[in-house]
Amino acid sequence: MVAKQNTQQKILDAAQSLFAETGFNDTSLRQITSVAEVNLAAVNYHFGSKKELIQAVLQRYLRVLMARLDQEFSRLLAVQQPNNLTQVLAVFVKPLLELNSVHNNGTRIFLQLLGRGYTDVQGHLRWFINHNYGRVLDKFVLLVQQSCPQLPASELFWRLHFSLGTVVFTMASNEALAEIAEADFSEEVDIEGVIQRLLPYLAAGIAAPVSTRSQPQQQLRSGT
Amino acid sequence: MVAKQNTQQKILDAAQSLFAETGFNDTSLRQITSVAEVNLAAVNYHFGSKKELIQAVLQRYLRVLMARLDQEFSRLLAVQQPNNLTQVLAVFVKPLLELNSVHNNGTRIFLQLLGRGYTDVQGHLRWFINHNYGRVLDKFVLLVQQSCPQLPASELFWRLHFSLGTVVFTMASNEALAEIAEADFSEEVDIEGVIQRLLPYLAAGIAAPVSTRSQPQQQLRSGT
DNA sequence: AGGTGTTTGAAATGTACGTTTGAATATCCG
DNA sequence: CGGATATTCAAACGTACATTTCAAACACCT
Repeated sequence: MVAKQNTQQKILDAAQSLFAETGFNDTSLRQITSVAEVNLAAVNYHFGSKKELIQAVLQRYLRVLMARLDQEFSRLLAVQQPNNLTQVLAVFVKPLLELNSVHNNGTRIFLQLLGRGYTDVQGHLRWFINHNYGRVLDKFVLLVQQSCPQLPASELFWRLHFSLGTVVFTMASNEALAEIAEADFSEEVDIEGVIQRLLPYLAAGIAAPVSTRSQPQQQLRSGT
Repeated sequence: MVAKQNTQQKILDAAQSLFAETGFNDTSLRQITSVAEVNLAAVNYHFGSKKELIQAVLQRYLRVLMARLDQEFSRLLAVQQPNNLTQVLAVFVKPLLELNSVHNNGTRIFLQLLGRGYTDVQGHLRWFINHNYGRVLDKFVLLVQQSCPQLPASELFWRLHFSLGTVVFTMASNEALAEIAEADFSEEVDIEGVIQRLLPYLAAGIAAPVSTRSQPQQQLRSGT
């Protein structure tokens, strides 16, 4: 069955889990090639460098995800009247869960990797994602903008990044959180359940009323 | 004036900025001692190890912050009727901004460090914080519980961790976000502004209506 | 001033890392 | 089959890291 597996795939499979759990910089090629049961030099032979391996690991998911998201976004944009924010956010659910067909636990792994990409110092990853898929993400921003016309662009910018943080951190700590939740509330936790819990939180946060006072009531400064 | 500065303080000052910007694991003692203009061996002499230096850097802020938070929480708990959620969250603002008197940009540095503590793999830091200050944080959870009596305990658990993720991720990416915001919206971004933008987002997310449907309408599984 | 304990300094230790090399092996195709 | 190409392998390279060592410099005190 699984007799002969491609070396490149063995590397990608080993790397994605290690990267997701330990971060990019704290995962060594020696760990990866050891888990993958391939020679140390194989990474540089097949991918060129560690940096390019990181991109390849993410690309496996991004290609699938972004194509699906692009479809969904275009579909919603074609509708004449603006869409409900909850509907717009819900569009992520199916494409994300379909990543489970790329690999076991693909959804969780991808979201963890995304988190690592933003918190580890990986400038090349931010550039890589924005350069390749910025066009798709712009559609999403446009959709949210249409469903929240009262939100200033700068406020929207911040809230979308707050939301990215919410998702990414939650997924990064998923294991620990799930354990606690199961122990304290005896509820079983899967990735889909977490996503369903996230949606109302995110929708409410993004659409929160804009504070009328742009300056806080009391300032507190050091020095001067 | 600043003629003779304590070696320990020179190390702490240099370390906190480098840790905040580059993360704990990606900052070397050589960088720190070079910026601090002290000998490489000084870190191990004064702090024992890099791990203990990390804790010392955080401790400088945690000691001050947690004492102040404890006061505020106790004060709110003493009030008979439950407090408004926004009020409870707003309690963080002043103690956080007072960290600017611990050091220049203390608030920003501390929050970035906190973010690093949760995203870098620093198990000892999670333990360190919980062990030393878990009692204070429990008061906060109680306050939120009182102000959102309609929220089931499990839902509250998830939403508080969502919120932690929002804050921590935002602070970890603070620099990059601030740059973009300044470029795209030509608005100056300081840490207080970010905190003031966070509050309504967090309050709305935590208090979001609880979805009546506990099971999502469509499932999607890989394999079976 | 002189002796004691604390702090600094330059150098070395051992380990781990990403990457490169060149020979050995496997795979492919006429 | 046989020669060319693609892949694997063990070993080494150069670099960077945290930590240790021990002698020199310093600070403090009677």
